[in-house]
Amino acid sequence: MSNYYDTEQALSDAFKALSNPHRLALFNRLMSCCMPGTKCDATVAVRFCVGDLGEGLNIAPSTLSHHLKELNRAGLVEMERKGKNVECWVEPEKLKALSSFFQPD
Amino acid sequence: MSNYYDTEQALSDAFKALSNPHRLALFNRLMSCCMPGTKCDATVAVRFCVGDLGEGLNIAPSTLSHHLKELNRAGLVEMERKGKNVECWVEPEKLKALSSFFQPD
DNA sequence: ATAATAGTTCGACATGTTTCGAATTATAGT
DNA sequence: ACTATAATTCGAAACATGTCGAACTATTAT
Repeated sequence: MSNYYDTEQALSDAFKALSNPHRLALFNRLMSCCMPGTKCDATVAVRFCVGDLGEGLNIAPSTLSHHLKELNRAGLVEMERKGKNVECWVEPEKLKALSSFFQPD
Repeated sequence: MSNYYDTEQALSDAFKALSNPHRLALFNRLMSCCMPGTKCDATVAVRFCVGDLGEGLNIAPSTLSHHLKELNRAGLVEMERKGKNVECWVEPEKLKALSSFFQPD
């Protein structure tokens, strides 16, 4: 029922994860699957593997891994091994939950 | 035009400000002026003075002052001296801007 | 089996953050 | 002028974070 981030601790953990410019860029890349200005209706989230997500960020693989782990621990990003790669995605309900913290539906 | 937080830097600064449990509590107190579950229509934001905002948080005045300053520097909270007190409030447009980062209107 | 590719874990170091108390400024009342 | 209340600034201590390279694990292909 989109009640993630219902405690203050869970919320501040989510914001902490987004407080780093590199992590925000990673999250943003996973989040923005639609054309700018349009409302995203995707029911299936876009997936990127770890390596592709870090493209252009100029950080070491170990640092990239660390950041994704933080986003995952904060409940913002899902991760799943797929062969040699690990795929990452954002559940649309999480976006809804965070959005409605600032403006209840 | 609700285009605050348009750069990644401004956004991550805002999230950093909300990443601390004490600051999130302060922001939340300023933010929630309406009954739970209802949509907030207030055109004039609620105001609290610094001291009242810190009530029940068990932090030193200097720490409280520091946190409010951070929220202000991140563009989340407005502050204005009013006699002996300093009043704090949240501009409703800021909430809208943050909300629409996660879910564009 | 060996090698190649994709990610993760670990330890270390530099940098930032949280917090406090003491000293300081701002304002209002006596 | 003096005092009381409200809030800020400063410096210091403890703790957390961001980053890297080296070593490691997982998976696939030869």
